[in-house]
Amino acid sequence: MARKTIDDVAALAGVSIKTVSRVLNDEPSVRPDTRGRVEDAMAALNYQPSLPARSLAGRRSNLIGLVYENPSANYVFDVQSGAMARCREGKLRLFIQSCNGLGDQLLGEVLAMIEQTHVDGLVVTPPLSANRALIALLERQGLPFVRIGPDEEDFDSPAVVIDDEAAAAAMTDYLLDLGHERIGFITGHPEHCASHLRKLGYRQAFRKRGRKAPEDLTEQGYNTAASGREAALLLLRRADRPTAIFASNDDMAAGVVLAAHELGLEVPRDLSVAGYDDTQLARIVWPTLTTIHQPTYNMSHCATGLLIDLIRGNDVPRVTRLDFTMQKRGSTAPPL
Amino acid sequence: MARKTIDDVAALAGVSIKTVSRVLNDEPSVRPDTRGRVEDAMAALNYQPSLPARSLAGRRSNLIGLVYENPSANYVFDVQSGAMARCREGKLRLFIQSCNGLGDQLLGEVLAMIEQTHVDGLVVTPPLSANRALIALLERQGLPFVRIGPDEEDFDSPAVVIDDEAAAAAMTDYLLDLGHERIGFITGHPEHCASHLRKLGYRQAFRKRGRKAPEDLTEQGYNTAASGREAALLLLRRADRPTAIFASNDDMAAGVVLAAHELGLEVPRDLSVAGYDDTQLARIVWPTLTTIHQPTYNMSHCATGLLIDLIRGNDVPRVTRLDFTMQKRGSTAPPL
DNA sequence: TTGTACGCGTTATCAA
DNA sequence: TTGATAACGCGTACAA
Repeated sequence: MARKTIDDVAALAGVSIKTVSRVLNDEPSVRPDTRGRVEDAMAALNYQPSLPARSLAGRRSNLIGLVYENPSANYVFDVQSGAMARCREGKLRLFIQSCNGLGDQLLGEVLAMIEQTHVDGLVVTPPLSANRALIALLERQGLPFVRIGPDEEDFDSPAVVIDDEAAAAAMTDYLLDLGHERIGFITGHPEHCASHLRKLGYRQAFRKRGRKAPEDLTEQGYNTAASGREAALLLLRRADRPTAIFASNDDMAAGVVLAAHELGLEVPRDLSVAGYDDTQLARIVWPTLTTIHQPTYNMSHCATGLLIDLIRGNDVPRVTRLDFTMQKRGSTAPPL
Repeated sequence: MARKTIDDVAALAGVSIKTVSRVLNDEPSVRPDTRGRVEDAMAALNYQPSLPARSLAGRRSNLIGLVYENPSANYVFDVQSGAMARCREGKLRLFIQSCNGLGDQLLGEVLAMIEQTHVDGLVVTPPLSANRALIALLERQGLPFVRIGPDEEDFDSPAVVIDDEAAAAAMTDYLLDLGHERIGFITGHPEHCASHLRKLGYRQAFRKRGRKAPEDLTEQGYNTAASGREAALLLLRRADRPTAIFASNDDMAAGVVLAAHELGLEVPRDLSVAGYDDTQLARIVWPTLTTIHQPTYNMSHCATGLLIDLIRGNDVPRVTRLDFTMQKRGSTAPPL
């Protein structure tokens, strides 16, 4: 069961290995019938080109890297799925790397991965996509990369985003339209790039109506259900507790629902809860969560596509903005 | 910013590339001071060995593959984390591949991945670990692999499991001890290897008490929250509805809670709900789920460790059984 | 204990 | 449009 090589294919097709290589790489200058013979031979032998050999010899590895550092299983899963699907379409492989560590250790880890694996480019997900040191490093390396969801657009590298500020404003608008005034807000992880923008959107919705957001009803969360619960307990134990809470992601929103139940409050009768992201979770908890649908899969699919373009030397737009949508579900209602 | 090679290190350390190679591969026959000089040189140059070059030249790629085909984000996340952590400890890289497709297409995909990437071995997760065609194929290939959680032990390849039957029996016992008699059961995905064993455990608990499980209270689920909800609706709309439902995983259990709410039943007052797996979800939904803690991370970590041993030519046990634990939480109580 | 020479399977260069 | 041959960076076999 020895590995089939390009030589086997060349011999069977009656051409040189270089011609096989040309077919493999979709180079134009091959006569159609030659190409056909080669393709037949590849199929007959079930030939699989060696990725290591290709990366060693060529200047491309046909490998794309995906780096993340994210505690949300649902988010990571969606991002991976989108990137994998796009790689499959482009006949590339995806190398997935979870990153730990702080500061230089993180940078070293990413750099080591790049050098060891020879990836042709990188898809960088939040919160890494907002890590200035990392982005600066990657730009210095000259390795193509595309960022998903960064808030800062002060780098030259392309990014795929949604308008987090507008989305958060839309959700706040919705709550205001329902008649809520005391709307609490739970901020996302301070290092997570979108957190700041979502807070701005919340404020903006009030301002547009000539009102001021009740800043004292904001608590810090860290994107986990546990942190959402803690934050909600602080808000809900106040005498003047909010009638609605807008959490910056679904996990935290689920934590808010938990806290409400613990305090004997019924959602949405006594408290409306809104989330953000529309992960699997939003349809699993009771009541199902009103949330912002962030097209995570599509963003990742799109970012990977842009990266492939970039690697092939094509120009790509610096910012690609995908649409969000409001998902109105069971966790929101007018106040009593 | 040209890539540093083994030659650069050799030159700086004043040795031959072969000696550098020896240090890289932890070969014993290197004098300590020589080794030190080489290590210093590697550090000074921040040398990163090329994975492709190593796999091409040697008979090992230092790459391990992880294959899955699983709709549960939480499960996949845990499995990936465990495998990655173990790879990091062993200074190996992990190549993650999500598989689609049926029958031969699936086999072809896995085979292509193996041949293209040159992985040294494979960690195979459920439900692939119970796919007889795939396992047979891998054994024929002679590629080392370790399976996670298969129910059938009729292959020679090593597996890491928990005693699903005993765990399901323990959970059923707990419900019986609470005083429940009409305990519904939602079966897991028929292709998922553990589903059968969990059902057996449920039956066994009744039998141990000289009773018979109420077989008419069993519905088929497919491991998703939606399927759990559907199954629960069927059970709960009966005149003689169960007072407790044991779902074969947490996602389905969350679906049961959803269905209960829809029908105006309160959990656990009107209905006890038990899950299985103890994913993040179990602590996020309200009420928090009583469930079986399946050490997914540890199982994956362990399986990856066994695989590394296997690759290095060491013997490993054919079956490694890890402990489960009961997590008693808010979703279960005595019947009214 | 260390080093030399070769080959792994592919792409790049240049010639035909 | 095609082919011969030299890389790519490292491990292996064997020699010193």
